[in-house]
Amino acid sequence: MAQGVQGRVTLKDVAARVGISPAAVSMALSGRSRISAATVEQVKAAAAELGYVPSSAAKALRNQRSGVIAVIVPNSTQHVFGHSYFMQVLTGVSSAANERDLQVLVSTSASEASGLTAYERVMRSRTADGAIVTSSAIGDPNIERLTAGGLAVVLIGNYPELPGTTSVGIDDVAASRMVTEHLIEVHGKRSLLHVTGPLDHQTAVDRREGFLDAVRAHGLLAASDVVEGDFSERAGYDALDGRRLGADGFDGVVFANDDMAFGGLQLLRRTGLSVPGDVAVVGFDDFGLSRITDPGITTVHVPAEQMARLAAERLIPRIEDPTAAPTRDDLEVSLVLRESCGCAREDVVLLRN
Amino acid sequence: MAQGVQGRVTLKDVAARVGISPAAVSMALSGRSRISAATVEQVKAAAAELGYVPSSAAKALRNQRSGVIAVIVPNSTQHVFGHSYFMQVLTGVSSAANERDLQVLVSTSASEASGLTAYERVMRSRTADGAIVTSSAIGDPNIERLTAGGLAVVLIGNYPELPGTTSVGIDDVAASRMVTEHLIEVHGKRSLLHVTGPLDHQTAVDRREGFLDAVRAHGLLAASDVVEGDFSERAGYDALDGRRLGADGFDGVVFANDDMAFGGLQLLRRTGLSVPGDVAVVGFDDFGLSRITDPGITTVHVPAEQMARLAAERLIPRIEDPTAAPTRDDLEVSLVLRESCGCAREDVVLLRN
DNA sequence: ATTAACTGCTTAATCGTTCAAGCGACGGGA
DNA sequence: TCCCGTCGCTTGAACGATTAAGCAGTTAAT
Repeated sequence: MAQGVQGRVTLKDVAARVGISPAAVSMALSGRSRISAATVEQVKAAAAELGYVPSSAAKALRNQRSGVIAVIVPNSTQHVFGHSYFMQVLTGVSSAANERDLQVLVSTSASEASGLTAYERVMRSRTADGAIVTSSAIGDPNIERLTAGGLAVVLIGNYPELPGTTSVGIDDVAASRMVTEHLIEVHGKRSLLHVTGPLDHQTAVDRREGFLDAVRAHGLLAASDVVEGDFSERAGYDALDGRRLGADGFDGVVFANDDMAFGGLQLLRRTGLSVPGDVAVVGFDDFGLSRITDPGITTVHVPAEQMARLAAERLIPRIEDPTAAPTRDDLEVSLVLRESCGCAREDVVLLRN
Repeated sequence: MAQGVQGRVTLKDVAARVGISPAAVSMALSGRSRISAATVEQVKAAAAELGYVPSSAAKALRNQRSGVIAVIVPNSTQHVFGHSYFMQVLTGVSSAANERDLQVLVSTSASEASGLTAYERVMRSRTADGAIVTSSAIGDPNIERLTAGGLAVVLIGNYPELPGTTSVGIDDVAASRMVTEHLIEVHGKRSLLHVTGPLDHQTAVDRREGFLDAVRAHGLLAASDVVEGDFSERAGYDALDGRRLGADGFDGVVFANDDMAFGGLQLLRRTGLSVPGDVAVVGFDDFGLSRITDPGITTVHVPAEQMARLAAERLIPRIEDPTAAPTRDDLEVSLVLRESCGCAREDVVLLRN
């Protein structure tokens, strides 16, 4: 097998080898037409021998389908969401794509050169047949432009303002309520602080709402407070800096993600407060960090990889028919109990391997 | 701008709008031919108005160049190297690619279906013009098949057995010697254990060699030992399990990466040994984890993102001429001092933001 | 005045694949 | 014997872009 350095092997070469027309070779390989079994055999042998691999460009041009799906990360979120999240998304999309012989393109949408965003170019040039868009801000006009153009797009996250789009996510409100209630009901916390994400992201809004639901339901609204963060470690640190914490202040902090919780943990350690003794802490996401810290952070496990895989599975039929009725999937989350809330440390469990 | 749901806008449409031939439109947009300034203006206006974006498939077919570079992760390493490493690679490659209007394809090379690996298909089908291959095992035949086929490939890592290939990496031997000597010279450790990575990876072999160089140079070979790991957290844990550690055993452990060091830290904590008091620990990589743990792990910072960026920059000219003389780049590493070796904790520095 | 050179476009070929339509040859039915 | 159907392939067009070659028309040079 294998061809030398220079010429690519095309259908023509295989055809010449067998002594038939290129079209016949195409038919023999696709099996979509009436070709004798003997010829099919010969063609397959010749193709293998010459190392024939069809040109993806020619295929794409002819079929009007590239076999590529794009994973789009709006630049605004490049550092907002951590590396782990994105890797999980990539892993999920890749595994679904591989099963269907699709390639995965990563578009980090850098500059908005020439009026079109990088990912609008990717779509309109048909470099990709469809796209999975992660975590863009509320009201990002680019998403609507993509879907309005009839392109196959699936969003990861919640986009209540875009009812016509297909998306996959979790119920952030319920999850945030759940973790907040854990602090209240199981650990008896009475004065809670919530550190939000950037409030131009629906995720941050929803997690705040879940927090407020919980404190209201338990009559703790007056003793609680909310401060805006941006999902960064520093924001978590700064949010607690200078606050009354512990016995005569907040006895529990609900962070909208684990990065901020880790930042908060650092401030608490520096000020000499014990976690969970003086202040209980919970986070959100469970993308890796929360298991590593000391104490480990009690958090809500967000199944990012599964979300991404499902997003890819929802996307693929939409490539055939982008006008199909939109769907919405909510995945289950789970509470992961570690030490930062006051739950006992389970025996060390190695999760990685 | 923008076109409706259905038809893509092609050169023909722009041509019809302006009243000239498609060829003239192509020339006007590329600026590579003699076209009057007035016509160029009209063409640009029409193209913008219609929302014309050239078909990447047609372009690729005609130019014999797809404008895509592939980042290849051999499946054997999917879980060996952590998520962070791969993300840094992706970020580095993407930023270099974006500057040149290239797209980035991620190939995780799942199954070896039909005799060709997934990434050999990607290359031979010209889905990608070139590839960046990360961390494959020693003697992986696929790499040689790719480069021998005259395809543009740049490797990240060290491949002494493949002298004809272009690669970007670090000097693992020197780096490992450096961190080992830190334990010996600065902290006075006298009995060292080294936990290697999988020895079918050159990185693991080189780091072991650097360790051995250092202990030999200081006459500590007899008091030292080497045990094979696989870069996983569990391997680090298991490597220390049941060993004589502390006063009457090893007083320092050099792990070939941070994940294993973290595993080791967990065993040490469980056995009640203090780090660095009883046993000093160092790791390797600094991909994120080592900053989070408690104590923080003293480690060698590997500039993964820079390596990847440079790899992309080396790759791009090779796409034009894959037979160009191969190059080798070694990037600088640095020692990152944290607490696990016995160095004082610097004031908390928030590195993320 | 004649030729040469240049300008600004058009024509046509090409990249490699797919697929509808066509076309001999052969077999079966009437 | 004639006709029709089927088989197994070939022909040719198309996907959308690029580019070499060509060709009127104008300008410059001799």
